[in-house]
Amino acid sequence: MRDTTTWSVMIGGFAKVGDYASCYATFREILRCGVTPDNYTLPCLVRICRDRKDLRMGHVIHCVVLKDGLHLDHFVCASLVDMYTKCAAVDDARWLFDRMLSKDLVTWTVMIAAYADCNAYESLVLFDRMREEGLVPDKVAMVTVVNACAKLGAMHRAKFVNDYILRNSFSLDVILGTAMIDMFAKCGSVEYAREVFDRMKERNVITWSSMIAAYGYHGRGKEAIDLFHMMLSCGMLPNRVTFVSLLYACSHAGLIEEGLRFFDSMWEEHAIRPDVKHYTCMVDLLGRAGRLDDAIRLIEAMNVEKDERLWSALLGACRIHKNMELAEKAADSLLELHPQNPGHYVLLSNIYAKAGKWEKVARFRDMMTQRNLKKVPGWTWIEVDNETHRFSVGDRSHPQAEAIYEILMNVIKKLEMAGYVPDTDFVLQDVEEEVKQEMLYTHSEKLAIAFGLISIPDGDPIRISKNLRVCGDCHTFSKMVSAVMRRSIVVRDANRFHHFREGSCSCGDYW
DNA sequence: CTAGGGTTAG
Repeated sequence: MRDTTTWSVMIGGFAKVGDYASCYATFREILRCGVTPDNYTLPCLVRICRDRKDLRMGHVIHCVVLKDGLHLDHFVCASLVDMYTKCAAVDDARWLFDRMLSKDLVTWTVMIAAYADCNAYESLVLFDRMREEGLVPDKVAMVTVVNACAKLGAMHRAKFVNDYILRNSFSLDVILGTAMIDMFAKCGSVEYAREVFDRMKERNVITWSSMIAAYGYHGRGKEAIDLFHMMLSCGMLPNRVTFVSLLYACSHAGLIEEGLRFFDSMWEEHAIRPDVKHYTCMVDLLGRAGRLDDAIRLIEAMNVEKDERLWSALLGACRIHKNMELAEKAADSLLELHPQNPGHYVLLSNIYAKAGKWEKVARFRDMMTQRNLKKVPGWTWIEVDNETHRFSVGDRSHPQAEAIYEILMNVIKKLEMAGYVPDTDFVLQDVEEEVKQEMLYTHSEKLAIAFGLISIPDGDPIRISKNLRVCGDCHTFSKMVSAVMRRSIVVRDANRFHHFREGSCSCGDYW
């Protein structure tokens, strides 16, 4: 008769050499023999389920745990919570988490990290609750919270977390520092991000890549390139992510020749083969510049598997340059690959609407209805006095709705006198022109900006975030507000940042 | 004898 320790050592040994099949087989044998697996064996198995995303086996183990009263053990439960979160079963993780009698720091951290990916507000709520319950966060917990702030783009929380880190003298190690660079950049301040970067004593390739990426999505291509050269002169080797960030920076800043040179240098000087992400950046770079023929030639010549986002990049370029013929080619590939993504239909309808082809717009709308696809609703949020306010189109649920609409209508009047003409092509619904205009006037971006105008002190930038790409009319509107109202506006959209100042945008209308 | 952390393409 073998005891639990013997089994445990065996499973641990198989896990160490990566022989997962034997781990599972041994586990089944344990159950057959009626032996209760111990608190060392179970986390070991659960971690295997996590790494292999094997939710089914994870459930089986969870049942064993419940049956044998092992749910009182920290290590077992923490590993299960972790396994569920990494298998995208956050609700299951939370269910178990809520039933744990005493949760240690690691368990809290796992749960906070889980929400950073799907509901970052909840992760900040949990962070507060954890501290209320007397737990003192360590460095790993701080990295997790920093990451949650980055995902959320919540600048006031970012500053609070930064203060907390300084107050408690956490040393800025390479991981914490890199996470903070990312946090500040994604909260809208590439300057704060750079300050952290400059303060760090140790930087690795991820640190450099994060900072280069930050310059890229803030539209500061030149700084991204400068930093890349600095990286090379420090003897740091770039990797494929560095190049994605660098090429992205070039494309979003319209640095065509530089981008082409870096793309060629990948293989020639750094022995890194471009993958589909690098090609996507190049299609975007060439496409935006109007070199659609070069873009499609590059696509046809590449011998890397083509994916959804590659074709999207081409389609986006067709939209900018109103190339209907190529748009249809891109659309065919796209709808063939991913007929279930409503975003593609919306982009296509936008393209056809812009070209005045209303019968095509109607056809795509019908296709969406038939396939039961709904446009993802747009949301814009803004932080005021440590609170987040969220708006949707035509939203009147805000307590200050009346004041918001009043200022918005006044601003629109002022802008119209300065030459603003609403572009109703961005309204896809088949409604009267007048209704279209009303919908456009109350887009979530505009409501949030109007609220910012009445609640954010003069001189401070109005920072808003949107879940989708900023709409073209709202982009024009924001530029004009920045000039006419003399307010700078920072918009984080689904792809990048726009800094509006004195009538122009950092993206150079190149987005 | 165990555990939790950072970058990237539309």
